[in-house]
Amino acid sequence: MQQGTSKRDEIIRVGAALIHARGYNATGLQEILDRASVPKGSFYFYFRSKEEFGVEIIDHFASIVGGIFSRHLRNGSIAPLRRLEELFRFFEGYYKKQEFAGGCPIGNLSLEMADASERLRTKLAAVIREIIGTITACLQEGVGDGSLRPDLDAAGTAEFIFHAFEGALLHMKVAKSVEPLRAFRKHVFRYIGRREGEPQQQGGS
Amino acid sequence: MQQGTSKRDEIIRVGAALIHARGYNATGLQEILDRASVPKGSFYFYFRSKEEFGVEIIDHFASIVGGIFSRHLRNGSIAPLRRLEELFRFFEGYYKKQEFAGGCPIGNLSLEMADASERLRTKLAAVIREIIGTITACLQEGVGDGSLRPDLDAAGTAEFIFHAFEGALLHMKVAKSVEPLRAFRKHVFRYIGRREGEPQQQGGS
DNA sequence: ACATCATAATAGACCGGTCGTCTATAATGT
DNA sequence: ACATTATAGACGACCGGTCTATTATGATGT
Repeated sequence: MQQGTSKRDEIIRVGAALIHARGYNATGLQEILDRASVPKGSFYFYFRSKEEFGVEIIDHFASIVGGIFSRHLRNGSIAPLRRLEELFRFFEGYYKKQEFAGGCPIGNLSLEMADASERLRTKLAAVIREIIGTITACLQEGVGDGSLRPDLDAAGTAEFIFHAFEGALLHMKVAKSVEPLRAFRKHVFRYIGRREGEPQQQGGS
Repeated sequence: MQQGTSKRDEIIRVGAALIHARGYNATGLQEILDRASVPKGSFYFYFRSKEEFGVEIIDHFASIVGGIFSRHLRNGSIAPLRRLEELFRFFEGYYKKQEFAGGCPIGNLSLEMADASERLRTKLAAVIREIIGTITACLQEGVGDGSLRPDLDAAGTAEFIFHAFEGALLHMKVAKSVEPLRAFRKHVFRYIGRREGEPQQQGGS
Protein backbone atom coordinates (compact mmCIF):
# COMPACT_ATOMS: atom_id res chain seq x y z
CA MET A 1 0.00 0.00 0.00
CA GLN A 2 2.79 2.36 0.85
CA GLN A 3 4.30 1.12 -2.38
CA GLY A 4 1.52 2.84 -4.26
CA THR A 5 2.97 6.10 -3.05
CA SER A 6 6.50 4.99 -3.76
CA LYS A 7 5.67 4.59 -7.43
CA ARG A 8 4.44 8.15 -7.50
CA ASP A 9 7.58 9.24 -5.70
CA GLU A 10 9.65 7.33 -8.21
CA ILE A 11 8.09 9.30 -11.07
CA ILE A 12 8.95 12.52 -9.25
CA ARG A 13 12.47 11.38 -8.45
CA VAL A 14 13.24 10.31 -11.99
CA GLY A 15 11.42 13.29 -13.50
CA ALA A 16 13.33 15.71 -11.30
CA ALA A 17 16.67 14.26 -12.34
CA LEU A 18 15.76 14.43 -16.00
CA ILE A 19 14.34 17.94 -15.80
CA HIS A 20 17.40 19.06 -13.88
CA ALA A 21 19.62 17.72 -16.65
CA ARG A 22 17.63 18.74 -19.73
CA GLY A 23 15.11 21.35 -18.67
CA TYR A 24 11.35 21.26 -18.45
CA ASN A 25 10.39 21.68 -22.08
CA ALA A 26 13.07 19.40 -23.40
CA THR A 27 11.93 16.55 -21.15
CA GLY A 28 9.02 14.47 -22.36
CA LEU A 29 6.66 12.54 -20.14
CA GLN A 30 7.43 9.43 -22.12
CA GLU A 31 11.10 9.46 -21.25
CA ILE A 32 10.39 9.96 -17.57
CA LEU A 33 7.87 7.15 -17.54
CA ASP A 34 10.13 4.78 -19.45
CA ARG A 35 12.97 5.31 -16.99
CA ALA A 36 10.69 4.90 -14.04
CA SER A 37 9.16 1.79 -15.65
CA VAL A 38 5.73 3.26 -15.31
CA PRO A 39 3.24 3.01 -18.16
CA LYS A 40 2.02 6.16 -19.79
CA GLY A 41 -1.54 5.81 -18.62
CA SER A 42 -0.54 5.70 -14.98
CA PHE A 43 0.88 9.19 -15.13
CA TYR A 44 -2.53 10.76 -15.40
CA PHE A 45 -3.72 8.70 -12.51
CA TYR A 46 -1.09 10.29 -10.27
CA PHE A 47 -0.96 13.78 -11.80
CA ARG A 48 -3.53 15.99 -13.44
CA SER A 49 -1.17 17.43 -16.06
CA LYS A 50 2.45 18.11 -16.81
CA GLU A 51 2.16 21.53 -15.19
CA GLU A 52 0.72 19.98 -12.02
CA PHE A 53 3.63 17.58 -12.11
CA GLY A 54 5.95 20.58 -12.52
CA VAL A 55 4.66 22.04 -9.27
CA GLU A 56 5.54 18.85 -7.45
CA ILE A 57 8.94 18.77 -9.09
CA ILE A 58 9.57 22.25 -7.76
CA ASP A 59 8.52 21.10 -4.29
CA HIS A 60 10.99 18.27 -4.61
CA PHE A 61 13.83 20.60 -5.63
CA ALA A 62 12.85 23.09 -2.94
CA SER A 63 13.15 20.47 -0.24
CA ILE A 64 16.57 19.38 -1.48
CA VAL A 65 18.04 22.83 -2.05
CA GLY A 66 16.27 24.40 0.91
CA GLY A 67 17.51 21.49 3.00
CA ILE A 68 21.12 22.13 2.05
CA PHE A 69 20.81 25.81 2.92
CA SER A 70 19.08 25.05 6.21
CA ARG A 71 21.43 22.32 7.31
CA HIS A 72 24.39 24.60 6.83
CA LEU A 73 23.02 27.97 7.87
CA ARG A 74 21.12 26.84 10.93
CA ASN A 75 24.00 24.85 12.33
CA GLY A 76 24.31 26.53 15.71
CA SER A 77 27.55 24.78 16.52
CA ILE A 78 29.67 27.04 14.32
CA ALA A 79 29.81 30.78 13.79
CA PRO A 80 27.35 32.29 11.28
CA LEU A 81 29.96 33.53 8.81
CA ARG A 82 31.69 30.21 8.95
CA ARG A 83 28.40 28.49 8.08
CA LEU A 84 28.11 30.58 4.96
CA GLU A 85 31.64 29.67 4.01
CA GLU A 86 31.03 25.98 4.47
CA LEU A 87 27.81 26.18 2.50
CA PHE A 88 29.42 27.64 -0.59
CA ARG A 89 32.41 25.38 -0.24
CA PHE A 90 29.98 22.48 -0.21
CA PHE A 91 28.31 23.66 -3.40
CA GLU A 92 31.67 24.09 -5.06
CA GLY A 93 32.55 20.50 -4.27
CA TYR A 94 29.17 19.29 -5.43
CA TYR A 95 29.31 21.00 -8.78
CA LYS A 96 32.87 19.92 -9.37
CA LYS A 97 31.69 16.35 -8.98
CA GLN A 98 28.88 17.02 -11.46
CA GLU A 99 31.37 18.57 -13.84
CA PHE A 100 29.38 21.81 -13.65
CA ALA A 101 26.34 20.34 -15.35
CA GLY A 102 22.78 20.98 -14.32
CA GLY A 103 23.32 24.09 -12.30
CA CYS A 104 20.68 25.27 -9.85
CA PRO A 105 17.38 23.54 -10.59
CA ILE A 106 15.43 26.40 -9.08
CA GLY A 107 17.31 28.97 -11.13
CA ASN A 108 16.94 26.91 -14.29
CA LEU A 109 13.20 26.51 -13.90
CA SER A 110 12.82 30.15 -12.95
CA LEU A 111 14.28 31.40 -16.21
CA GLU A 112 12.59 28.77 -18.30
CA MET A 113 9.11 28.82 -16.82
CA ALA A 114 8.48 32.17 -15.11
CA ASP A 115 6.90 33.71 -18.18
CA ALA A 116 5.17 30.53 -19.31
CA SER A 117 3.24 29.46 -16.24
CA GLU A 118 1.94 31.76 -13.54
CA ARG A 119 1.43 28.70 -11.36
CA LEU A 120 5.07 27.64 -11.52
CA ARG A 121 6.25 31.24 -11.30
CA THR A 122 4.60 31.96 -7.96
CA LYS A 123 5.78 28.64 -6.60
CA LEU A 124 9.38 29.39 -7.63
CA ALA A 125 9.16 32.90 -6.21
CA ALA A 126 8.08 31.47 -2.86
CA VAL A 127 10.96 29.00 -2.81
CA ILE A 128 13.45 31.76 -3.52
CA ARG A 129 11.92 33.97 -0.87
CA GLU A 130 12.42 31.22 1.67
CA ILE A 131 16.04 30.60 0.73
CA ILE A 132 16.79 34.31 1.02
CA GLY A 133 15.03 34.22 4.37
CA THR A 134 17.36 31.48 5.57
CA ILE A 135 20.40 33.52 4.54
CA THR A 136 18.91 36.59 6.20
CA ALA A 137 18.52 34.78 9.51
CA CYS A 138 22.11 33.65 9.39
CA LEU A 139 23.34 37.18 8.72
CA GLN A 140 21.23 38.50 11.55
CA GLU A 141 22.89 36.05 13.89
CA GLY A 142 26.19 37.42 12.67
CA VAL A 143 25.03 40.93 13.51
CA GLY A 144 23.88 39.69 16.90
CA ASP A 145 27.19 38.15 17.83
CA GLY A 146 29.19 41.10 16.59
CA SER A 147 30.89 39.46 13.64
CA LEU A 148 28.99 41.70 11.24
CA ARG A 149 28.44 45.47 11.31
CA PRO A 150 25.50 46.35 13.55
CA ASP A 151 23.94 48.50 10.82
CA LEU A 152 24.03 45.71 8.24
CA ASP A 153 20.90 45.42 6.10
CA ALA A 154 20.59 41.68 6.59
CA ALA A 155 17.62 41.10 4.27
CA GLY A 156 19.03 43.15 1.40
CA THR A 157 22.48 41.68 1.81
CA ALA A 158 21.05 38.15 1.85
CA GLU A 159 19.20 38.91 -1.35
CA PHE A 160 22.34 40.31 -2.93
CA ILE A 161 24.30 37.22 -1.94
CA PHE A 162 21.62 35.02 -3.45
CA HIS A 163 21.75 36.99 -6.69
CA ALA A 164 25.51 36.72 -6.91
CA PHE A 165 25.34 33.00 -6.19
CA GLU A 166 22.74 32.31 -8.85
CA GLY A 167 24.68 34.37 -11.34
CA ALA A 168 27.86 32.52 -10.46
CA LEU A 169 26.10 29.19 -11.03
CA LEU A 170 24.86 30.42 -14.38
CA HIS A 171 28.35 31.49 -15.35
CA MET A 172 29.80 28.23 -14.07
CA LYS A 173 27.34 26.19 -16.11
CA VAL A 174 28.12 27.99 -19.33
CA ALA A 175 31.88 28.27 -18.76
CA LYS A 176 32.14 24.72 -17.39
CA SER A 177 34.60 25.93 -14.80
CA VAL A 178 34.91 26.43 -11.04
CA GLU A 179 36.35 29.84 -11.53
CA PRO A 180 33.04 31.75 -11.30
CA LEU A 181 32.29 30.10 -7.96
CA ARG A 182 35.75 31.04 -6.74
CA ALA A 183 35.27 34.66 -7.72
CA PHE A 184 31.88 34.61 -6.07
CA ARG A 185 33.22 33.33 -2.75
CA LYS A 186 36.13 35.68 -2.70
CA HIS A 187 34.06 38.79 -3.32
CA VAL A 188 31.08 37.84 -1.22
CA PHE A 189 33.23 37.41 1.86
CA ARG A 190 35.20 40.51 1.11
CA TYR A 191 31.90 42.37 0.91
CA ILE A 192 30.48 41.20 4.18
CA GLY A 193 33.79 41.61 5.90
CA ARG A 194 35.67 38.35 6.08
CA ARG A 195 38.91 37.84 4.15
CA GLU A 196 39.42 34.42 2.70
CA GLY A 197 42.82 32.84 2.78
CA GLU A 198 44.44 36.11 1.90
CA PRO A 199 46.57 38.54 3.73
CA GLN A 200 44.28 40.95 5.53
CA GLN A 201 44.48 44.30 3.98
CA GLN A 202 42.85 47.54 4.85
CA GLY A 203 40.03 47.85 2.40
CA GLY A 204 40.04 51.59 2.90
CA SER A 205 37.00 51.71 5.19
CA MET B 1 14.56 43.03 -54.82
CA GLN B 2 18.04 42.41 -53.46
CA GLN B 3 16.44 41.97 -50.08
CA GLY B 4 17.22 38.31 -50.22
CA THR B 5 19.30 39.04 -47.16
CA SER B 6 16.57 41.11 -45.52
CA LYS B 7 14.28 38.11 -45.51
CA ARG B 8 16.93 36.18 -43.66
CA ASP B 9 17.38 39.05 -41.24
CA GLU B 10 13.65 39.18 -40.70
CA ILE B 11 13.65 35.53 -39.65
CA ILE B 12 16.40 36.30 -37.15
CA ARG B 13 14.67 39.40 -35.86
CA VAL B 14 11.33 37.68 -35.35
CA GLY B 15 12.95 34.51 -34.04
CA ALA B 16 15.01 36.42 -31.50
CA ALA B 17 11.95 38.19 -30.14
CA LEU B 18 10.03 34.95 -29.85
CA ILE B 19 12.91 33.04 -28.29
CA HIS B 20 13.48 35.87 -25.85
CA ALA B 21 9.85 35.68 -24.80
CA ARG B 22 9.29 31.91 -24.71
CA GLY B 23 12.72 30.25 -24.70
CA TYR B 24 14.51 28.19 -27.31
CA ASN B 25 12.79 24.84 -26.91
CA ALA B 26 9.34 26.30 -26.48
CA THR B 27 9.61 28.25 -29.72
CA GLY B 28 8.77 26.34 -32.88
CA LEU B 29 10.14 27.13 -36.29
CA GLN B 30 6.60 27.22 -37.60
CA GLU B 31 5.61 30.11 -35.40
CA ILE B 32 8.70 32.10 -36.30
CA LEU B 33 8.17 31.50 -40.00
CA ASP B 34 4.47 32.34 -39.86
CA ARG B 35 5.17 35.66 -38.17
CA ALA B 36 7.94 36.47 -40.62
CA SER B 37 5.68 35.45 -43.52
CA VAL B 38 8.28 33.01 -44.76
CA PRO B 39 7.27 29.53 -45.88
CA LYS B 40 8.41 26.57 -43.84
CA GLY B 41 10.64 25.13 -46.51
CA SER B 42 12.60 28.32 -46.92
CA PHE B 43 14.06 28.03 -43.45
CA TYR B 44 16.52 25.35 -44.48
CA PHE B 45 17.57 27.42 -47.42
CA TYR B 46 18.72 30.16 -45.08
CA PHE B 47 19.91 28.05 -42.14
CA ARG B 48 21.43 24.61 -41.87
CA SER B 49 19.52 23.63 -38.73
CA LYS B 50 17.77 25.04 -35.72
CA GLU B 51 21.02 24.90 -33.79
CA GLU B 52 22.82 26.86 -36.52
CA PHE B 53 19.99 29.34 -36.33
CA GLY B 54 20.48 29.45 -32.56
CA VAL B 55 24.08 30.52 -33.04
CA GLU B 56 22.95 33.44 -35.15
CA ILE B 57 20.29 34.33 -32.63
CA ILE B 58 22.99 34.49 -29.96
CA ASP B 59 25.06 36.76 -32.22
CA HIS B 60 22.01 38.97 -32.57
CA PHE B 61 21.47 39.15 -28.81
CA ALA B 62 25.18 39.65 -28.20
CA SER B 63 25.28 42.69 -30.44
CA ILE B 64 22.25 44.22 -28.72
CA VAL B 65 23.28 43.50 -25.13
CA GLY B 66 26.97 44.04 -25.76
CA GLY B 67 26.07 47.30 -27.48
CA ILE B 68 24.19 48.55 -24.44
CA PHE B 69 27.11 47.72 -22.16
CA SER B 70 29.62 49.33 -24.52
CA ARG B 71 27.64 52.46 -25.15
CA HIS B 72 27.34 53.11 -21.44
CA LEU B 73 30.67 51.88 -20.11
CA ARG B 74 32.87 53.35 -22.81
CA ASN B 75 31.30 56.75 -22.64
CA GLY B 76 34.40 58.81 -21.87
CA SER B 77 32.40 61.95 -21.18
CA ILE B 78 31.34 60.84 -17.70
CA ALA B 79 33.16 59.26 -14.78
CA PRO B 80 33.53 55.44 -14.79
CA LEU B 81 31.45 54.80 -11.69
CA ARG B 82 28.77 57.07 -12.98
CA ARG B 83 28.66 55.06 -16.22
CA LEU B 84 27.99 51.91 -14.26
CA GLU B 85 25.21 53.64 -12.40
CA GLU B 86 23.59 54.89 -15.57
CA LEU B 87 23.88 51.47 -17.15
CA PHE B 88 21.99 49.70 -14.41
CA ARG B 89 19.51 52.51 -14.15
CA PHE B 90 18.89 52.09 -17.86
CA PHE B 91 18.24 48.38 -17.46
CA GLU B 92 15.89 49.03 -14.58
CA GLY B 93 13.85 51.36 -16.76
CA TYR B 94 13.88 48.93 -19.64
CA TYR B 95 12.64 46.00 -17.62
CA LYS B 96 9.99 48.08 -15.93
CA LYS B 97 8.64 48.89 -19.39
CA GLN B 98 8.67 45.18 -20.25
CA GLU B 99 6.90 44.41 -17.01
CA PHE B 100 9.86 42.25 -16.00
CA ALA B 101 9.24 39.71 -18.74
CA GLY B 102 11.93 38.08 -20.83
CA GLY B 103 14.88 38.83 -18.64
CA CYS B 104 18.39 38.61 -20.03
CA PRO B 105 18.36 36.69 -23.32
CA ILE B 106 21.97 35.61 -22.83
CA GLY B 107 21.29 34.37 -19.31
CA ASN B 108 18.14 32.58 -20.41
CA LEU B 109 19.85 30.76 -23.24
CA SER B 110 22.83 29.95 -21.05
CA LEU B 111 20.77 28.05 -18.53
CA GLU B 112 18.55 26.44 -21.11
CA MET B 113 21.14 25.40 -23.67
CA ALA B 114 24.57 25.11 -22.02
CA ASP B 115 24.18 21.40 -21.31
CA ALA B 116 22.29 20.66 -24.52
CA SER B 117 24.58 22.08 -27.18
CA GLU B 118 28.32 22.47 -26.92
CA ARG B 119 28.17 24.78 -29.90
CA LEU B 120 25.79 27.21 -28.25
CA ARG B 121 27.57 26.85 -24.92
CA THR B 122 30.95 28.03 -26.16
CA LYS B 123 29.31 30.85 -28.07
CA LEU B 124 27.46 32.00 -24.95
CA ALA B 125 30.60 31.70 -22.84
CA ALA B 126 32.44 33.97 -25.28
CA VAL B 127 29.68 36.58 -25.18
CA ILE B 128 29.74 36.60 -21.40
CA ARG B 129 33.51 36.85 -21.32
CA GLU B 130 33.32 39.91 -23.51
CA ILE B 131 30.70 41.62 -21.37
CA ILE B 132 32.75 41.00 -18.25
CA GLY B 133 35.72 42.42 -20.15
CA THR B 134 33.82 45.62 -20.85
CA ILE B 135 32.98 45.98 -17.16
CA THR B 136 36.59 45.24 -16.25
CA ALA B 137 37.87 48.02 -18.49
CA CYS B 138 35.49 50.48 -16.90
CA LEU B 139 36.59 49.50 -13.40
CA GLN B 140 40.22 49.84 -14.42
CA GLU B 141 39.51 53.36 -15.56
CA GLY B 142 38.06 53.99 -12.13
CA VAL B 143 41.23 52.70 -10.55
CA GLY B 144 43.24 54.90 -12.87
CA ASP B 145 41.43 58.09 -11.98
CA GLY B 146 41.47 57.36 -8.27
CA SER B 147 37.75 56.81 -7.76
CA LEU B 148 38.41 53.16 -6.91
CA ARG B 149 40.98 51.57 -4.57
CA PRO B 150 44.31 51.13 -6.33
CA ASP B 151 44.50 47.48 -5.27
CA LEU B 152 41.09 46.62 -6.70
CA ASP B 153 40.90 43.30 -8.52
CA ALA B 154 39.12 44.74 -11.54
CA ALA B 155 38.58 41.50 -13.45
CA GLY B 156 37.28 39.57 -10.46
CA THR B 157 35.11 42.43 -9.33
CA ALA B 158 33.66 42.82 -12.82
CA GLU B 159 32.85 39.15 -12.85
CA PHE B 160 31.22 39.39 -9.46
CA ILE B 161 29.14 42.36 -10.59
CA PHE B 162 28.04 40.42 -13.65
CA HIS B 163 27.03 37.47 -11.49
CA ALA B 164 25.00 39.65 -9.17
CA PHE B 165 23.34 41.36 -12.10
CA GLU B 166 22.35 38.11 -13.80
CA GLY B 167 21.05 36.77 -10.50
CA ALA B 168 19.08 39.94 -9.93
CA LEU B 169 17.51 39.63 -13.38
CA LEU B 170 16.60 36.04 -12.64
CA HIS B 171 15.01 37.04 -9.37
CA MET B 172 13.25 39.97 -11.02
CA LYS B 173 11.79 37.72 -13.69
CA VAL B 174 10.38 35.25 -11.23
CA ALA B 175 9.22 37.80 -8.65
CA LYS B 176 7.89 40.17 -11.32
CA SER B 177 9.22 43.11 -9.35
CA VAL B 178 11.87 45.85 -9.56
CA GLU B 179 12.94 45.16 -6.03
CA PRO B 180 15.73 42.70 -6.89
CA LEU B 181 17.29 45.23 -9.25
CA ARG B 182 17.08 47.86 -6.53
CA ALA B 183 18.82 45.62 -4.03
CA PHE B 184 21.43 44.80 -6.63
CA ARG B 185 22.24 48.44 -7.36
CA LYS B 186 22.36 49.41 -3.73
CA HIS B 187 24.75 46.66 -2.73
CA VAL B 188 26.92 46.72 -5.80
CA PHE B 189 27.72 50.38 -5.32
CA ARG B 190 28.19 49.94 -1.63
CA TYR B 191 30.67 47.18 -2.41
CA ILE B 192 32.78 49.07 -4.86
CA GLY B 193 32.81 52.12 -2.70
CA ARG B 194 30.10 54.57 -3.56
CA ARG B 195 27.76 55.56 -0.79
CA GLU B 196 24.11 55.46 -1.64
CA GLY B 197 21.33 57.32 0.03
CA GLU B 198 23.35 60.48 -0.05
CA PRO B 199 22.24 62.98 -2.60
CA GLN B 200 25.20 63.03 -4.90
CA GLN B 201 23.69 63.93 -8.22
CA GLN B 202 20.55 64.87 -9.98
CA GLY B 203 18.97 62.22 -12.09
CA GLY B 204 20.53 63.61 -15.20
CA SER B 205 18.28 61.78 -17.62
C1' DA C 1 15.44 37.66 -78.95
C1' DC C 2 15.88 33.07 -77.47
C1' DA C 3 17.59 28.85 -75.26
C1' DT C 4 20.40 27.40 -71.64
C1' DC C 5 21.75 26.80 -67.11
C1' DA C 6 22.95 27.77 -62.23
C1' DT C 7 21.18 29.54 -58.44
C1' DA C 8 17.55 31.55 -55.23
C1' DA C 9 13.54 30.48 -53.18
C1' DT C 10 9.29 27.89 -52.27
C1' DA C 11 6.17 24.08 -51.39
C1' DG C 12 4.86 20.55 -48.86
C1' DA C 13 5.56 15.65 -47.65
C1' DC C 14 7.68 13.00 -44.10
C1' DC C 15 8.53 10.64 -39.75
C1' DG C 16 8.83 10.81 -35.19
C1' DG C 17 7.67 12.70 -30.86
C1' DT C 18 4.50 15.68 -27.88
C1' DC C 19 0.73 15.83 -24.41
C1' DG C 20 -3.30 14.18 -23.12
C1' DT C 21 -7.50 10.96 -23.33
C1' DC C 22 -9.67 6.79 -23.53
C1' DT C 23 -11.10 2.06 -22.64
C1' DA C 24 -9.73 -2.33 -20.85
C1' DT C 25 -7.64 -4.98 -17.40
C1' DA C 26 -5.53 -6.34 -13.00
C1' DA C 27 -4.82 -6.03 -8.01
C1' DT C 28 -6.70 -4.81 -3.58
C1' DG C 29 -9.78 -4.35 0.46
C1' DT C 30 -14.13 -4.77 2.62
C1' DA D 1 -19.29 -9.87 -4.61
C1' DC D 2 -18.10 -5.41 -5.51
C1' DA D 3 -16.09 -0.74 -5.43
C1' DT D 4 -11.82 1.20 -5.29
C1' DT D 5 -7.06 1.67 -6.52
C1' DA D 6 -3.77 1.11 -9.80
C1' DT D 7 -1.82 -0.56 -14.25
C1' DA D 8 -1.69 -1.02 -19.15
C1' DG D 9 -1.01 0.84 -23.52
C1' DA D 10 -3.47 2.16 -27.84
C1' DC D 11 -4.96 6.25 -29.88
C1' DG D 12 -5.72 11.10 -31.67
C1' DA D 13 -4.57 15.44 -32.90
C1' DC D 14 -0.96 18.12 -33.37
C1' DC D 15 3.59 20.02 -33.94
C1' DG D 16 8.63 19.40 -34.20
C1' DG D 17 12.75 19.57 -37.42
C1' DT D 18 14.40 17.87 -41.83
C1' DC D 19 14.48 16.61 -46.66
C1' DT D 20 13.52 16.29 -51.60
C1' DA D 21 11.22 17.93 -55.51
C1' DT D 22 9.79 21.83 -57.80
C1' DT D 23 9.36 26.38 -59.39
C1' DA D 24 10.97 31.45 -59.93
C1' DT D 25 14.78 34.30 -61.08
C1' DG D 26 18.57 36.12 -63.45
C1' DA D 27 22.76 35.84 -65.94
C1' DT D 28 24.94 34.17 -70.14
C1' DG D 29 26.14 33.02 -75.01
C1' DT D 30 24.82 33.23 -79.52
